[in-house]
Amino acid sequence: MALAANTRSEVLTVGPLEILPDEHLARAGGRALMLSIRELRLLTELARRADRIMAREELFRLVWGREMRTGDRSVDVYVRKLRVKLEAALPGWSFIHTHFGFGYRMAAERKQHGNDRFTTD
Amino acid sequence: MALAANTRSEVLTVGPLEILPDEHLARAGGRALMLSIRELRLLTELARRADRIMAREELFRLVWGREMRTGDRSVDVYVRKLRVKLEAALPGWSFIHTHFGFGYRMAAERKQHGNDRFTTD
DNA sequence: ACAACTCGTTCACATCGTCGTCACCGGTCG
DNA sequence: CGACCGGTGACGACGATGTGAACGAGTTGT
Repeated sequence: MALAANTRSEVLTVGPLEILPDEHLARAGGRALMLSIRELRLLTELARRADRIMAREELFRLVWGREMRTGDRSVDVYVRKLRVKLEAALPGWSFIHTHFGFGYRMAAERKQHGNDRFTTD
Repeated sequence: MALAANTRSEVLTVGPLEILPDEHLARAGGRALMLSIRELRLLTELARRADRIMAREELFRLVWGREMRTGDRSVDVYVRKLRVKLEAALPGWSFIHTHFGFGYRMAAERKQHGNDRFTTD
């Protein structure tokens, strides 16, 4: 595998989640997630800016490669698709957090702990 | 263990499946699988890169030794032939996983885990 | 040489996955 | 409370993949 050692093999880690954009693959606990192209790219862009709030428009630009039309709900829909698959793969964790009026933020957080409503690991 | 291409007695193991390219042989539970040349080579190339997604074009290049014409379905057809024989040899396991839009990924996975449509392993 | 067989390739059709969109519902904030 | 904003399930169109079968070339057995 004589790949250039520089930009290849990017690996993004968000808690127990592992994303390998160059492999078109995301893993959780050694298991590969079955994600579509859009889903993986959205997950990748979110993970690249973990802990930061990303506006829908910015996400759309990064993933779809064009400007988002006002009223387009694609990002919301794909966020949901990702949430469903991530929940199936890693029950008890949540990764994509809504910031009302602003957008989404990626961060690995455990669920059902009364004291973590205002903190992130 | 990354094996050099010319290593003698290369043995590939993917779960309960054992592949001996130099012997032109694949085994499952001590029993030899009846595979044709193409089938064995395809299985071998897939197994050499287990857990990684391989594009059809790459597989075709490795197995057929020439460039794949657009629209050529040979890889698909042989993936099916392998799946049928692997299923017959090892019921309850699946090895060749489709990644829509990208290609195939080799990994030993047990079936009938009830409800995990979103992960493999 | 002939028949029977295996293999590789290609085709046509069936089935499935993905994407974008919509409508409706529930939650959030002023 | 009322106006938005986000969550959610469903749908149709399209393209990708699954699948069975036909075909011809090559091989083996007689």
